[in-house]
Amino acid sequence: MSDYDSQGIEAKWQKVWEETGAFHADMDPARPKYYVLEMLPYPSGTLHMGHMRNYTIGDVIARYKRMRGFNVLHPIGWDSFGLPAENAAIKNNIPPREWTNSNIAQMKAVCKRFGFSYDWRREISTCEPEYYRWNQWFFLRMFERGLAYRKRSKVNWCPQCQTVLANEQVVDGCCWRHETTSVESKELEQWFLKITAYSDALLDDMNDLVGGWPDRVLTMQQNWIGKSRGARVRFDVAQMPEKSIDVFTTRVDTIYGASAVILAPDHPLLPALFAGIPGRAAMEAEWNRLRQRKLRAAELATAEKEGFFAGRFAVNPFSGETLPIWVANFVLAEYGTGAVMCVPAHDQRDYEFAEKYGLPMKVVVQPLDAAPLAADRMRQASTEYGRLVASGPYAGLTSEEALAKMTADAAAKQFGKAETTYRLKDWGISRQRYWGTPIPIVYCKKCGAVPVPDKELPVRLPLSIELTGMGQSPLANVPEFVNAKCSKCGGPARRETDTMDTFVDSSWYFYRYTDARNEKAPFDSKVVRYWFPIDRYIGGIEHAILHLIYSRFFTKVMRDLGMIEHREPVKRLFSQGMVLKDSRAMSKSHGNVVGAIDMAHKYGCDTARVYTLFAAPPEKDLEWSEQGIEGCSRFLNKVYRVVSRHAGRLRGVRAMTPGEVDLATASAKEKILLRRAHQTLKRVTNDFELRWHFNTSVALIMELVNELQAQEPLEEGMRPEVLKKVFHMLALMLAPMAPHLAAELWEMLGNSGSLMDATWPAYREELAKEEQFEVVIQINGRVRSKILVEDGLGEDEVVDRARHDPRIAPLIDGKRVVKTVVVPRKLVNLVLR
RNA sequence: GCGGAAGUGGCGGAAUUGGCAGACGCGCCAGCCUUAGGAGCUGGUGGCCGAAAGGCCGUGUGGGUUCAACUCCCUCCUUCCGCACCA
Repeated sequence: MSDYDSQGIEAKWQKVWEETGAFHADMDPARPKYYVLEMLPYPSGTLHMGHMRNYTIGDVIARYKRMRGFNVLHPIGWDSFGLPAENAAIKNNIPPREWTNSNIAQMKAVCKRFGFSYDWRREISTCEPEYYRWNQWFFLRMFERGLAYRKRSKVNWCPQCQTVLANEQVVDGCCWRHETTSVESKELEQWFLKITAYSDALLDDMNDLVGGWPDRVLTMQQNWIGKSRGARVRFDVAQMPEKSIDVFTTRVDTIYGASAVILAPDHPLLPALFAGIPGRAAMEAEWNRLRQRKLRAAELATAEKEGFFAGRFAVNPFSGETLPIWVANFVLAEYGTGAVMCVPAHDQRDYEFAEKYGLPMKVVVQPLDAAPLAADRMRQASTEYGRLVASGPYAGLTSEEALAKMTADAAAKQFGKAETTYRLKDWGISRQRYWGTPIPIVYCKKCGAVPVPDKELPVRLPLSIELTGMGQSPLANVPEFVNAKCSKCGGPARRETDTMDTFVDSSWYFYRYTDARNEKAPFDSKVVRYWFPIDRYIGGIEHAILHLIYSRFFTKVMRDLGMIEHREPVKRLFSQGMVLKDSRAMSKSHGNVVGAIDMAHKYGCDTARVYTLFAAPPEKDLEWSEQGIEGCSRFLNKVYRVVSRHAGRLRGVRAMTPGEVDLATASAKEKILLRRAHQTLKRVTNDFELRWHFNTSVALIMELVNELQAQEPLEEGMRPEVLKKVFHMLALMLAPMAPHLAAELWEMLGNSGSLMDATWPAYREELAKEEQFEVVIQINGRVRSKILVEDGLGEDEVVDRARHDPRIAPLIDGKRVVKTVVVPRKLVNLVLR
């Protein structure tokens, strides 16, 4: 008997799978499909156990579903555009494509070393023109529909890098590479995708995702979209007949309590207001101070509210009251109208501001079922709905009634209207970067921004190029790229030199997997109809907003283009926990990375896989423990030893089918093992189908193996065909989690066919059933004794035995049992007074 | 501040529907085997009292519902994550 040689076994079966195309899946309308996907990885070059946990979870499900007869699509690819390739290129003087492809090759080798059951024929890499041409194609379709447009917009600019930063690259107001350099704001022409056209669809269709997506992801998306219903109300500026200020409010019912109108420091009307005002110079100094002061995000909410009187007045259109116009730092230019009405009694921010600057406070909404409010006794704003007072003709209405009536009246009198605002902004996709998808637009002096015709796609990214990391997009320095021809007038044109945000690449990649080599279209709708939606999408919570909202947006656009029929791409989203080392997420910068390939070499990939499954349920963070993985290594060794010890004897024997098992004639040992095997199978099946708690599945299989070991010598009192059946069940249950070892055991037991073709076994209830149950006897809810009871014994009989139990009888002697609770097969509780 | 998740032995975690808290694994202790063990096997391992039988306590805190609560309800505390002056 030889030892468990994980390296040899794993290499052997990986070769077999590769040669037989074991994981290839093609559309087959006759079979039910299952699409399981892990989020598109960025090819950074290294794979650590955090990545492997993600892929292992997906692989376990893919392999299990195959055993259940599903046609399983399980693809992988690379999110291969992006800034790190450019930075590496600058630092090491390697072309980005070379750097990227060598990383991909390394990572692919690690994935293969872990035996993940990917259909490699469908592999994609987003930096290849065969892929990114379809990014361009989608951009053009959106351009045609007005969903891609160009406008001037503020961008983040790092003066040290001399380049634009994505929002994600701004950390606490500073450049991610220069942590002490404040990011500046700069105006540039940018391309945007009109995701806001789908705000309501993105929000409403979330109803279909409830139950399938984690609540917190849905909540985060809902907050991100930030829909808010209210009213826009126009305040005229006193003595400036042609000027007015629009205010957005969700509480128009409190408008009689307004004591000022407050503008954001960047409000466009301010220069006009200041014109011709006495004391203007001092005011502008104050104004500049507020505008200059950049706050870090974390400070914003707690920062001291500051402002000043702008020297002008506005007229409350409901009351006719004249209100001072102020400017304050807490009003955001980007949200709503950039101006608010200040109602100190009914808004906490306004309360704080009014208190500091001595603005009057007026209660206009009284609570319905609490003591009436008095302005001079309030310590904070009251934001509850209630009944209106001191509100002219609206006094006496409830807030709900007033909201409707006042909004309608404002519309009728043409100084306001109902309005819904969103926090969601259009998606700026222009990046002044080289390593990304070229935006398929040329600029012609005569015709303006002109789309590149479909037949000229792809607009190829030039590959030999000098990168400095400074200034504008490096593409601007490549004349062969920049100089183009206008497709409208044929005249000379300048090509767009910005590239697309890489989130565009990952917004639709999972459609491409279904038809990855299609040269005529992004995909064939027929094929997508078969495979979609994704049944299980597995990834980290860090993508809860960006990727998962962008890809929902793309799906909706594709639906409007008539390419697909479904509304949502992902039926069920699973967000797995991180792998931690020393309580921190694994990362190069923390220096706490546990390399996947190192684990495969040291223990074998089956052990590494089993450990990541066993150490914690998949949705929880997992603290890496070298001792923990040792334990799993011991377990797989034990499995191998137990089976191989008997395999020779069992090779030629036919495994007994469950139907042939006759419990009446089975030996005690056979009964124990059959029962344990079927109980294990029942609970593992349940874990796989309903709970996804693979940690308990592993624990159950460990118990089965412990039982096998406890029954040694197994050949005594055990028919070989029964033992073989138990071993089969063991191998099949291990197959999704430790596939190489399982395949080896399967072969050792003399099976000629591949384990890949085996189906998940069915447990037999009558074999899983115990003949006896341990019943707990409680007195007043406290355990006092335990008895063994045969299955099928009547309730009265069980209670009778409980009362006569030698430990129980003296305790109830002479006492009155006022109540008896019986839970069949579990417990008897005798309640004494 | 708002929203979400979670608090169980020395550690990771289990308890599927309100029914024996601590499965399984790690670590630790003892023993067997061994020339040897960072191999393998067997047993023990929440705390307190007790020689033992057994008893009491115990799932972040305090209360409640129940024959019975890690589980349900209320209070408070702590940690992690997300959002962050969104009018």
